[in-house]
Amino acid sequence: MKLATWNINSLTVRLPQVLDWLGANPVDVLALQELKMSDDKFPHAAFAAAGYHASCFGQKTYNGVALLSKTPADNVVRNIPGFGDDMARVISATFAFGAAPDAADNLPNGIRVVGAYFPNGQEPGSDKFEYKLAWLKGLRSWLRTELLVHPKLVLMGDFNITFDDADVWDPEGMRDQIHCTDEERYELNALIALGLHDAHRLFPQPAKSYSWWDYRDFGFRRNHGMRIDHILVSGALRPRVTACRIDKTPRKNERPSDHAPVVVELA
DNA sequence: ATGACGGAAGTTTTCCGA
Repeated sequence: MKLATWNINSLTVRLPQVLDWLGANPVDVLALQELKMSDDKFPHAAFAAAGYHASCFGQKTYNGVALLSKTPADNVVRNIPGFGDDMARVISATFAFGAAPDAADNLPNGIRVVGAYFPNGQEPGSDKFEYKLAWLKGLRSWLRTELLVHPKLVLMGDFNITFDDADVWDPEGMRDQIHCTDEERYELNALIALGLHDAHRLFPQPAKSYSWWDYRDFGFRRNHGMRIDHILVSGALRPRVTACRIDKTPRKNERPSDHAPVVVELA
């Protein structure tokens, strides 16, 4: 079973690249962020023709998330229950895998997938930064309960937060800057403390592995990037994780997204 | 200190992303 997340920075522009990528990487679930598209414009037919079900939570101009999947999505929930938000940032669903309930761990069959586009935050101290911190607390409060209801859970998406210096091409230059502040990293580690695990760090990874590179100043060519797109798996799933990789291939396309997909494999 | 690039809205510049 393969799950992936990709911030595509406009589905209008990137639809052909998403379809190409799915053709070459037929994952079971793909979480998309930054659709920048309202639901009435969502290309359901194109994904159906490619063999994918799609659940979308769009928004005009900014934000917007979706879950593409080979099997139908069950119990789709949009945004964070209990946290009022006028931005479309989260979509969750359960996906059944295999025919029978999972006898090995006596847990219900199926995996709960949460796809999320975390707020950017713009600049520490700004109103957008305060919104980011409030959103993170809202997410954590909700996930604590979700993990009890759905022990087999994956949280993946564009977190807009680095774990530490290893996730940043220029840690000194980015010290205390957005994506790298102590406040943001505290909240990220608080998610980990709920019983989630960073799939990327479960395995040896190439040095200077990043998931986002600035469009400006030849950021990708010079590997001036940050690892801000993450896949976190719950403790019940951790023993099943067999690989996690960042696919830099689509970043080499013409008119690429500034983010690369991250893929996790589960046995 | 500022802008670089790219997308969206929409018409000419401005906002935002990260």
